[in-house]
Amino acid sequence: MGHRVAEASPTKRTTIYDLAKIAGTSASAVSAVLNGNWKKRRISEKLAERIQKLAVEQGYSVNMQASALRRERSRIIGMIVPKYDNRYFGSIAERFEIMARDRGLFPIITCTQRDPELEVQAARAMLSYQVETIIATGATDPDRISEICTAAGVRSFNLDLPGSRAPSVISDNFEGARRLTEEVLRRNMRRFGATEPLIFVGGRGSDNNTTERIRGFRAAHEAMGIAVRDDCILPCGYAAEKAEQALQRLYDVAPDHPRGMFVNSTISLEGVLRWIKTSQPDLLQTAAIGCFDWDPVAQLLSDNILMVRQDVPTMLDQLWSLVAADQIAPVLIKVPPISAGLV
Amino acid sequence: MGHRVAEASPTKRTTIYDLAKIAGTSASAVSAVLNGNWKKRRISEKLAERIQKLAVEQGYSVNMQASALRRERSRIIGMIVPKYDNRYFGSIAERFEIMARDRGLFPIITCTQRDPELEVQAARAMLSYQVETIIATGATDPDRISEICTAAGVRSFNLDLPGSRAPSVISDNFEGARRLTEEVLRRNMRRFGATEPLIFVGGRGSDNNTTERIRGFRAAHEAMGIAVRDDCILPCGYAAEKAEQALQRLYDVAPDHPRGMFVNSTISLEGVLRWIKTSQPDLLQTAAIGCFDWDPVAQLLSDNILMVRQDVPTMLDQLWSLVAADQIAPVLIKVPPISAGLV
DNA sequence: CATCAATGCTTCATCGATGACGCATTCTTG
DNA sequence: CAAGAATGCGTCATCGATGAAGCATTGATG
Repeated sequence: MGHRVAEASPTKRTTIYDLAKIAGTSASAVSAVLNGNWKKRRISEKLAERIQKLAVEQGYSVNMQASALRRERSRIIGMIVPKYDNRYFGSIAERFEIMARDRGLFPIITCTQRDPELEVQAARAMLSYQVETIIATGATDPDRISEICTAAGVRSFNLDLPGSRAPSVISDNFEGARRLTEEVLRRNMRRFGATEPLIFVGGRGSDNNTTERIRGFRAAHEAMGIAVRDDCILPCGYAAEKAEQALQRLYDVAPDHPRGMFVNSTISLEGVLRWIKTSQPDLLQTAAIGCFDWDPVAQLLSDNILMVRQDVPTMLDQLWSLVAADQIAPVLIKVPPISAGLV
Repeated sequence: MGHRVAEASPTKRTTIYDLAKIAGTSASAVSAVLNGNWKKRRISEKLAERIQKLAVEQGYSVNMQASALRRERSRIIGMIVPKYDNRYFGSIAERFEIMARDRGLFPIITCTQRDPELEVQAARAMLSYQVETIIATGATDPDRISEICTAAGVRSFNLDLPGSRAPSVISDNFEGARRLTEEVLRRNMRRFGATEPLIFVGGRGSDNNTTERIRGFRAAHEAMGIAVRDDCILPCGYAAEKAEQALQRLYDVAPDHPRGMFVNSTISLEGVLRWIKTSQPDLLQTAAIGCFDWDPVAQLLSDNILMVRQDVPTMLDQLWSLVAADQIAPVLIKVPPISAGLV
């Protein structure tokens, strides 16, 4: 029994064996008391109180590693996000953590820099630490992550970008983009008398969100009888510099390009605004820009920037309901974004 | 030995016992091979290769909970951050994760909403999961966290906001604020001919960063012979709305308030800009604003917004050198911020 | 060829927590 | 008052990984 000599080292953590020795009971009783199972285990209220008091005095806290090992249940839920450089993923992370804690889970979030290799590594690391669930947010290769999880017997879910091997919650990108495009085109027409198409900037041609948004972008143009200019569709990646360079390149080869734009994220918007500032400083006085993403400061920059805000609270509610329902089969839930800036 | 029957459940994880059985060796040998200790343990190259191949085939991955329990070493490093709603903490989190992984550690970051109670809860949760180190970033009550860690025999460090019970790495707030204030005052003088003092908005009067910045703010005024208006020092908290309300209140009681400002974070700047937009739309044409924080979009809003960028790479380098040196005694390292927007 | 060393692996206790099982007591009930 | 039920708690195997100690073999040495 005496697994431990009294006061071995001052930094040694207190265990249930220490408490048991002090209380003159068994580790089993201490365990039962401290994990709340003592009524079922028919431990007397007197002993329970004594042990609880002792635990507080001694600053005891469970070793979750040991507990998880024994219970085969870690209570850890992992989330993978691409970046922390924008409000969207930031609010997803913050809210996810709160919701996880409310549910008695321990959230661990990791940021994988939009790098598919890192995503895989991060997922493997999480699995090693025995996560029970992984949420892949905006993953470059969601199906790869699902596969790895499935092989380890761990549930996975996709958020923001859909996959085919796990349930997914995403924004309604087509409809959101269609309405945003329509609104921008309409404003450019009304306010500036322009009937040009828009430029599409940012995102990756390979990801579902971007292709859906381009589809919505095209649909809105078509509905208004405006021909899309294919050379003005620039899914150049998410980095700000990429957007800046893409616009510069477009300008070099086609100085007659349209002025209005559809920008695919705030981080791309950053590059777009930089390009505007250096190359077309008066652009925002003559054309509106739509952004499929939301940033409060960008919102203040000009009335001619229209922003669509993805509905993070609803998306996470939906996600958690899938988690709670232990949904395994791949479903696709589309959440309409909030058209905050739209009239 | 036979801890497990073959193929109990398809979701059951492969263990070293499974591999040992298949390979016809002992779990001990498997363990040694897979954790790289096999040379020391005099395992033949042949067996090692066979086991490694098998591990890959079977999709084996260590159970870090079990490993950590046995080794008494989790390789987990925890970080607590207040919010994910700004570039500063976002870049700290991103970079911290990368650096932790480079060092073979498993980073877990959690966001505590500037709530001291949540900070404590989060620290306790991390300790339960056996973190080896906790970095308290921008903590409301850093010493409380240090105490809890010390009691558990775990190292702690402070970042961004200093504490008295653990080593701290922070920005040189006094000097940074002094120079920013000086620059804003000078610009207001040169460009707008104004010799008014500035308004100080945002932050908490109770935190070290804010008091140091106010000290630098005062020092710069004094050096230029400008009297600070005490009613214009508004450490109203970090939330955007708080800044907006504080300015509104100031305007109500003192409509003669100065126009130039020192804003204590980008999130406060958001509120300031909102107030400007609704109440003083031409303010930025007649006064400059300094912001002790950096945001690329705000930077584009006006040339009259001067921003100081905290030097996250250097701060984290310093932090990791303390971690590597196993520094326990409280020291205070001040890193000069980068005056990006300053001329 | 006996002795000792080197090689290659297995055995087993352990990390801390958990809970099925079982053993004493005390309490009911006929 | 005996038999069974209820109460209260301890024993022990277990979760998966680890490494000190030990046990066979094979190789080297005089």
